[in-house]
Amino acid sequence: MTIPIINTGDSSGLVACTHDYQVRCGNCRLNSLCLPLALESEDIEQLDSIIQRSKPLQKSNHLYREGDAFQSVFAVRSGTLKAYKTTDDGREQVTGFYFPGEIVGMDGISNNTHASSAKALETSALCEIPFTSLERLSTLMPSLQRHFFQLMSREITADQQLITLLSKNSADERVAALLLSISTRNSRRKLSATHFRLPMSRVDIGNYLGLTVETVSRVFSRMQKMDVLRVDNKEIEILDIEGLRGVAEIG
Amino acid sequence: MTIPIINTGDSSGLVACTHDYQVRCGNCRLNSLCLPLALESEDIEQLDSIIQRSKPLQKSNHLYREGDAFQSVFAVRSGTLKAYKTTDDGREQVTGFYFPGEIVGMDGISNNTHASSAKALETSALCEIPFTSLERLSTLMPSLQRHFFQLMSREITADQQLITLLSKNSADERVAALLLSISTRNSRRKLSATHFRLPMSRVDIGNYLGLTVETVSRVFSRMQKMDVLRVDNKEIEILDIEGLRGVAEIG
DNA sequence: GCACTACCTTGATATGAATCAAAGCTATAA
DNA sequence: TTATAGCTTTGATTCATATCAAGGTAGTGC
Repeated sequence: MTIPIINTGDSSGLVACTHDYQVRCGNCRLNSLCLPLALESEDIEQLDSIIQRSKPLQKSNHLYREGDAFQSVFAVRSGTLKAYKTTDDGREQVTGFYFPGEIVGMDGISNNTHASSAKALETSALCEIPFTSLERLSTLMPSLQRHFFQLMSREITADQQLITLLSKNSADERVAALLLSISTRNSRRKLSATHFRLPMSRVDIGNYLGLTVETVSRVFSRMQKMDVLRVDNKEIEILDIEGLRGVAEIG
Repeated sequence: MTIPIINTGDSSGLVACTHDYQVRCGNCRLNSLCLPLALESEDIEQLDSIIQRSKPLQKSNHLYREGDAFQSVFAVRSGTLKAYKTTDDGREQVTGFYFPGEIVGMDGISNNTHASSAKALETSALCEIPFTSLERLSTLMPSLQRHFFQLMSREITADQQLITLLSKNSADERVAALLLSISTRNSRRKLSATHFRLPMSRVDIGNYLGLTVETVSRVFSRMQKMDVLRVDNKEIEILDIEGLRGVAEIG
């Protein structure tokens, strides 16, 4: 199976394109973040064989919707997704952003139904991992089982971080924490920790952090005035990362 | 191994005590909520054999603390626990309450370190499930593996519910949602859905819901004035469950 | 039984973020 | 290029909840 040439915010230009052309877990540069971590190379090949790589998901298209039958979890190879739930009165709640190397869709396991929707914020390439195959393989490969348990547990701790943030922190602290989280995730992927483009809108940020757009915008302005950030629309430069940590009050 | 006679809010009197005296998964009345669900009876016995039942945990004692090495997850057999994290500036964030039949400690899997602390809100009996044994057994019993994946996924969706609640809902809505959640969990355990004793303090409720004690107290007073609740300290009677659902705005 | 402590309630005031309002900016399509 | 629709910023005002303050209540141990 071949993958059409794509060009996303994450994979810049031709090198990445040829790279994406015939991705396998064994040569994927994200494999230290994603599932294959800690697998032997023959095991990686087995995992590789169950993974389906389909054509890229275009911006603002859905990967799945709340209520859809759960079949697979997905590893993000490039691009960004947001996960969100729709409340009974029709409002949206963004529950997470997913960057390359991260796994989306694990909340569908409990009921065999996706508990949230997932939508591409930019053109994104994904590895689909059919869950029944993953389960089968996990019984054969204890280290895969363990790794998947760990990924789910990490999702739980990430959600608990967010709960604390929403429950205890001011608008400035919340925005600072999100920027630091993106910064950390970028450096794990060997990208700049201080200079990046936000893939999501201010509305999405506010929604995720329990704030209105106006408040998010004001926080950005304030931080810019404090010379902690340089903000040019979605382009962010962290000028003073220690200052930002100070604002976030997170060790 | 024998279990001392205990008397908790959940197990009322002698019947429960003799019942608890020699608990096995096969005869535990919570086994439809907990791990053994969907296991064959010989499989249940195997699971039973790895579970350790120690003496009850007294009120306000810790089951584990944030940072402790992760060894086991725990099923609550009676009593109630709260899980909480301590923020860098020393404040507490309650991340969940755990009732009989529920599993606590899954957030420790990702780092082999407990990401939160767990403390008994009243004397509680627990089943300790050593995680390496659970992993080993899971590779042999696909339905156990699946069930544990589902339990973890359920923890994720529960956290996402809370995120939405904190991010979008008013004080009244949050408190109403918590009461309805406790009510639902009670009826799963064949207890009254409308009349129960809250095991946690107002401080804990407020902390969990991102509110101050004073606000929680005011919400209770307000709901009492609206004849939705009868509140007598920790004793709660839901007088109008539809009204409460109306307040919660949850379908 | 009494004292102590922790917990809970209620009132008055302050404040951070929401809401309302309007204008500027960006990107996409014709 | 202009039109258009969505996104972002900034300002003025409002409001829900926090904070401050004080008194009441329940449970525990001596």
